[in-house]
Amino acid sequence: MAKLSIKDIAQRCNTSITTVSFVLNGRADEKRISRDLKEKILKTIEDTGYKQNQFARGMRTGKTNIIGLIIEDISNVFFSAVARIIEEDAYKRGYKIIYCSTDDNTEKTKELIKLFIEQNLDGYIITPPKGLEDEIQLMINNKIPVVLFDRYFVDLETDYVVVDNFNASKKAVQHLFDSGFENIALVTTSSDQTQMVERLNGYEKTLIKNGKKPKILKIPFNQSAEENIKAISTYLKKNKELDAIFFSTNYLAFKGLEAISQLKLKIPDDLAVVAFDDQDFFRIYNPSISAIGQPVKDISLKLIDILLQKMESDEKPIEKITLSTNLIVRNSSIKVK
Amino acid sequence: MAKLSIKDIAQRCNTSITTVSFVLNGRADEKRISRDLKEKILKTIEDTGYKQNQFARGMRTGKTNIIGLIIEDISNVFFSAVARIIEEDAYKRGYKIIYCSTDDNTEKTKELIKLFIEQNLDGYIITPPKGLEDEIQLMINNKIPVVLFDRYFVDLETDYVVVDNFNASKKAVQHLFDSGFENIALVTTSSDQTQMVERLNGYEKTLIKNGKKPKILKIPFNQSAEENIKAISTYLKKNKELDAIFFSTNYLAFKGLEAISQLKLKIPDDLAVVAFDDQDFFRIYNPSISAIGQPVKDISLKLIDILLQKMESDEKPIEKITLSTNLIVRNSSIKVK
DNA sequence: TAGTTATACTAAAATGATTTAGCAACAAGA
DNA sequence: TCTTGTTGCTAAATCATTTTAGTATAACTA
Repeated sequence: MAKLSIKDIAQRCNTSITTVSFVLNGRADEKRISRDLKEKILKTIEDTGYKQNQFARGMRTGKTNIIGLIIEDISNVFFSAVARIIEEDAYKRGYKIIYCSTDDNTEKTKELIKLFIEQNLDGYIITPPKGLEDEIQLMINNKIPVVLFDRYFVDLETDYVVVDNFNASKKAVQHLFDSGFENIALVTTSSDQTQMVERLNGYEKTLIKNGKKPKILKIPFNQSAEENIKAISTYLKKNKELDAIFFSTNYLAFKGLEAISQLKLKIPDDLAVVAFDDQDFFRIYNPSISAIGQPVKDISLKLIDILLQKMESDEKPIEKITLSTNLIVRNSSIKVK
Repeated sequence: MAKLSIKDIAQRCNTSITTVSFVLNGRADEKRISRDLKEKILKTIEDTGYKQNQFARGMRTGKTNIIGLIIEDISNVFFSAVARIIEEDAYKRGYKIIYCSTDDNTEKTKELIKLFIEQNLDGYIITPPKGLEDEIQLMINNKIPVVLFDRYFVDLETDYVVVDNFNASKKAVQHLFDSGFENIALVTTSSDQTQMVERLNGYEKTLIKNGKKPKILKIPFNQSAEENIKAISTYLKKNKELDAIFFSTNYLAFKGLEAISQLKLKIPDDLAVVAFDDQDFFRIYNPSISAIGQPVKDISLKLIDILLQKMESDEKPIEKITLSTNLIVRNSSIKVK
């Protein structure tokens, strides 16, 4: 079964390539192709199983029907959950997804974006690491549709979908105060990306408002898992007065739970815990862990929606979307008398 | 900055398109292009930032430099871990990855494969749901490089990478017997795919060898999370004599832990537990959960390796690779006196 | 009846690469 | 001097589409 081309279809129907092309692209009525001929062409396509050659098509139209998903780490539950929903929705609308993980590494991401752009993808969903302002701006200048998520650049006019990290953090910390905990530390990354800065600010503001001095442990990004645990463990040993910890990411909460477990501290009696990014694990863990749930589904659908709109019209006004989060209170942050 | 074509490069170098193309494809020496001209062309490409148009290239060569990754569920930790490693390695070797999740749904997967094939990808890595024999065979007949993983079809001559599910299962169950547990049940899916059948067989054989009657709970694939938990919970209540459970997948172990926790049973005193597919969660959970670890890295690298070899030569002999697993014994399966 | 308009189609250019087949110039050998 | 071989390059065909700028015929209008 040799590969069929539009030419073969045209021959079988005693018509021209042009006419077949019009029918193929749904322009039969607009181009006044008779109903009979249109039906005949459609039937021949059906019977022969002819498929358009995507290379030739792309060459003329410049379209690939592929979206680039450039995220921090596909193996992180939060991102893979987003990837799953985006994928589902994209396929329904006729798009495929190429993904890559950045590790939040600036140089690596620049390389990846260059690679993707060579491939002429139709649009991009990106969680940018720091220092990517120029690349993003360049894409915008070249009218390449881009939507950022999870974080954004303050002085860049881009579409983005993020959550209200500041208030999420505030809510979580205030909840700890309301539950009777008084010495609340923050464990976060040493990143200065918007999402992290906002989580930190929310924490600081709430501590000051409650008349307390912020206590912050910043974990560098390039440390190994063991070093993470060690750092948290050392910090806990040095600051015995702490009775609660707020973790700013799910993976730090993981490390923290390991450290707490190693130190044989009881949650919440010795130390209360709240984490950012909810997941099954926190519900099942014993005690169950309170967490801030991001609206993964809404984030994902918004992302695709904005991106597809942008791909259809580059006049679309810029949308900056901030979604609210959901504090899920579980046993790890409720005082037991 | 208008798009540059190979023609522009040729003009700037006072040479022909052909010559530039030869240099571009590393055939300069073979085609006896003089060192001077080659250098000049290379420099011009460098200076102008010219990039080959992938559509035009693909049109002639039929190559996309894209691999299709068709897996059960990108949001499942096992698969996203594999996706992560495959991605890393593929990019290093100049390939990009398009992914999609099948949900192990036969019809959906057929659709997806059709879609992918239209896109002319260079090769495929697939975890096939049942009933996909014909599609896979068709791909092989059409000389499309395919490697299966996680499961395979017994009567299909395909390359695949799987783990030794039978012996993994045997090891896990025998370990429970050796630790002094006597009434061991299996909780598995009602799937008849190779990996599940082998896990079940390993369990059954080991029970019979130890003079016990197998006790198996099969959970249908289309049930909701709540129904899963309910089913396990009901089963446990009905079979009070059980003192250990072996879960055949990570997600069933999750549901099981929830059920066990709801029934206020103590692990391992009331019920010992071993799960398939290790993950961070099991190490951190209290008590830590014994699990069978799949060699995720080896699986992923083998997959890419075989696929790329197949893409280079369709004469490559078929490789059927079975990797061994690693039983990680933790507190959930050790008797406390 | 001549001119206009609508209908139903099509020839050919263009997209940007790869590759086959072959040419011109010169050197070496007979 | 003629033949053969080597070096260094190139013209043109080809890949499968989309789209522009038409054409031919029929129908309608003044």
